[in-house]
Order: sequence, then structure tokens, then C-alpha cells
Amino acid sequence: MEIKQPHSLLGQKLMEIFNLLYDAFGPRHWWPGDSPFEVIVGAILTQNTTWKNVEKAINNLKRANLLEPKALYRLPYEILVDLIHPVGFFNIKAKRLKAFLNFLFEEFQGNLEEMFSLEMEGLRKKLLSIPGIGPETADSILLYAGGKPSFVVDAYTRRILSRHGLIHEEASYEEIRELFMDHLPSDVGLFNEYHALLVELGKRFCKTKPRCKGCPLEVFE
DNA sequence: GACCAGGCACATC
DNA sequence: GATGTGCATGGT
Repeated sequence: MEIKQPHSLLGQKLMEIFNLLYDAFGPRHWWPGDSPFEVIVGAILTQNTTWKNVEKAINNLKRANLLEPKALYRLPYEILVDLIHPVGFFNIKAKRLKAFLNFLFEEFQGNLEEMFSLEMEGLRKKLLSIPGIGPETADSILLYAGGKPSFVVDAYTRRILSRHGLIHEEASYEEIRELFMDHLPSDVGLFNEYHALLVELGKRFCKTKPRCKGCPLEVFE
């Protein structure tokens, strides 16, 4: 990837980490999904859940030709609960999907392109006001469905950064997001790969019990 | 059987 | 503002 050099020291460190991860894992091709709408549905369904389970639910919706705003908007809640059962938290997630769809239809007549035509931080605030959409889900929607340069922070990101002394353990979501956004070029492709690479690193080496042997960031120890 | 997963809201202090 | 808890399936 061609990324222009950040000028701050922190930016250089973040790019060093990125390059090590990219060399180790290669491009992640995120987000898995055929359409922006599918990405949004996946972002809500994957909250505190493994992607394997989300895939089953997405396939249920796909098979029923329901992975499209109007169809899902009209679908009765009880049927939705049934179709997304494998993800766990199905009652609450069905409500969250419905809450997003109500927002999409009330404010944008169900038109995602219209929604994404809003300025990024303004849209982010609107998304955050929907019950069930917190910062990580909002940023995933902006970045991976909308193609907007909003950095996504997750549990792995916090763990990895704090273990390498770049943040305190208690740093807030917004602090961590700003760390990346203030010190890296505002590049959608970079943000896309970076978050995906951190998740890959997290899954392999930085779970609650770390398995640091072979970790591409070992060089910093 | 305990622990964890690509969070979030809400209650309580 | 900080801390605790419910939500629930499926894999290690």
C-alpha cells in the first residue's frame, strides 16, 4: 500500500506496527460482505459474538431474500428473531436491527446512499443516537459500509496498544480513536486494513491470555 | 464446566 | 464518572 509518511513520532510508530502486521498477515479484504447493507447488518450482529455465528444468521437472511433494507424493514420482529438465532443475544439484536431500519426509513426513506452523503462526524453522531449502535458499530458502519475514514477501535485494539505502552489500559474509546486519526493520514484503505490486521493479531496472539510466541510485534519487546 | 467472542444499554452508587 | 450486570449462542 502507498501511504504518505506521517510526521509525528507517534504516527511513525503506528505505521511501523502497521507495516509489521501487513507483512505478516497480508491484506485482510475486509469487510466480508457483498453490499453496504450486508456490512451494516453484520456490524450489529457481530457485537460481542464470533463471526462464524454471524455468518449463519447472514446466510439465513440471504436465503430468504431479506438482506435488503425494505424487506428487512417490513419483516415481523418474531421472524427476524428466529432467523438470527445463531448469533446469540437475538432478542436484543433484532431490536437493534429494527432501530437502525426505522432510522434509515424515517430520515432517508431507506436510501443508504443518501445516508452516506452526510458529512462523516455528523452522521456518526446520528448513528450513535440510535439505541444499540455504540461507537464501534458506528465506526464499522462508516468505514466498511460507507467508505469513510473513521477508525474502528475494539477490545483487541485496546489490549494490543496498552500491552505495547501506547495507551493506558483505561483509555476511552474516543481517546484511542483519536490517537489513530490524529497521527495517521486520513486514508480509508489504511484504516480499513489497520483495524482488520489488529483483529487478526488479536485473535492469534493477544487474547485475554496472550500467546506472544511468534507474534509479529515481538520485535518491540 | 469455565471462559471467551470483532458491544451496548441501563441500573446503581 | 465509574463499576456491575443482562443479553445467549457456539467454540476451545
